[in-house]
Amino acid sequence: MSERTSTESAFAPEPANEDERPRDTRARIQEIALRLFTEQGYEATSLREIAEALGVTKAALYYHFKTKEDIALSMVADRVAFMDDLIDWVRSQPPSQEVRREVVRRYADWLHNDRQHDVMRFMERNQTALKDHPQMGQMRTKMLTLVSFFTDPGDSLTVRLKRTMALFSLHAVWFMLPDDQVTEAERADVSLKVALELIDSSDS
Amino acid sequence: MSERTSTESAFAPEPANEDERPRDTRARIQEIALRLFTEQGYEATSLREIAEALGVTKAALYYHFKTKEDIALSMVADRVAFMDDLIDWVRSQPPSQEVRREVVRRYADWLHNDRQHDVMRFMERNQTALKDHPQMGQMRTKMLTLVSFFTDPGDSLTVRLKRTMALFSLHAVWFMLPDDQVTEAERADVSLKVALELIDSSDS
DNA sequence: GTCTATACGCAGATAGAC
DNA sequence: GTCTATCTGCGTATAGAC
Repeated sequence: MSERTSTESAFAPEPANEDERPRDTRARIQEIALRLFTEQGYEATSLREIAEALGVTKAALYYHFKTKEDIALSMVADRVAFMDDLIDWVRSQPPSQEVRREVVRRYADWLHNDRQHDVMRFMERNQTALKDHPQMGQMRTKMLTLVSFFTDPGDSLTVRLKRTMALFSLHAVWFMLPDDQVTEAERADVSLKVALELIDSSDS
Repeated sequence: MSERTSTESAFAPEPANEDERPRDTRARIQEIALRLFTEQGYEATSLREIAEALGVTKAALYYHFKTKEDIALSMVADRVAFMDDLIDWVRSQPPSQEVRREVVRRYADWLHNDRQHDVMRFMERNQTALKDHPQMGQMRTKMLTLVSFFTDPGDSLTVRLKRTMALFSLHAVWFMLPDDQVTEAERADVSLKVALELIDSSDS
């Protein structure tokens, strides 16, 4: 699930790979749709635009996806599965501060992996548009469930907010630090550092 | 504060009957549109829906607003003006940590005031939909400008992220703490406390 | 200030040929 | 797997009566 599109394959015009010959149209649809949905919004992006950017007609899209919504949801699936797995893992562990730190690390690893932050941006920006669908609607709940493990019953509201912000800092780094001043590796680095500080924070 | 209609026209325009009979349809349109735009998204909300919720027809809306976009922008105006004012104020002050703290306080005050967080939610959720319009497009820039005052040239990336998160915590508190467990006053309180901690943070 | 009626276009989606 | 052609409906917006 990590190695999908190696970005450094820009030099190889030949498909030296094993299988993918037509470069999997389905994947290309997802790629283009993800970009357009994120840039313009889900509702504002028409199937015509996606088809034109891909160089095919609208009808062709319907061979690969049943509806427009399916295109969006196909990209959300991974994230839903990841959240469920992570929540299951936490539940299987004895509560401890180290488990919390490990949750932050796993969340950060997954987020920085591949291009998951692109999918995240898409989901953040289109939460209202897709909120009717069960898979999307439950994401907020899953997020709240996850952060609920970050605090103990007696913790103050201040601690709760700060520890909640731990996961948040992992997201914020992608749109609050200007793109041209910091590399992706630096983003991953600094956001994890701040997140771990926040998860370990207590009343001051 | 958010009283646009009464900028300085407090002189009774019509003596006999109070203008409050039709309850200012324009304001009611804004009120309903804000709710629907936030809940469903700007693109997903049609003028028909707004008109029906208001109990009038689509055509009636066009007497009060020239286009659908105008309805949205009419609600953004206040926030744009506030950000400009705040940036101007910072520029007029000699740089100091106390000025930074004051920025956080003013930002928080304004946000918790009235129903500005409703407008904020609307803007956050529809930034992509309205990003083409200059007023909306400049909001990200204004935000980055404001946080640029939070750090000194020599500050580490860690400090920059943490201080940036100060403003962020003021927003996050509204959707990351479940509604039924905390009052609005508590939200305002705790988020300001955390924000001030973050603005004062340094390398650890 | 609100209505009815209507123009006009583009949206999502399907059928069936190749 | 992709095409052309087409259906159906709803979107924004306008004209003009009351």
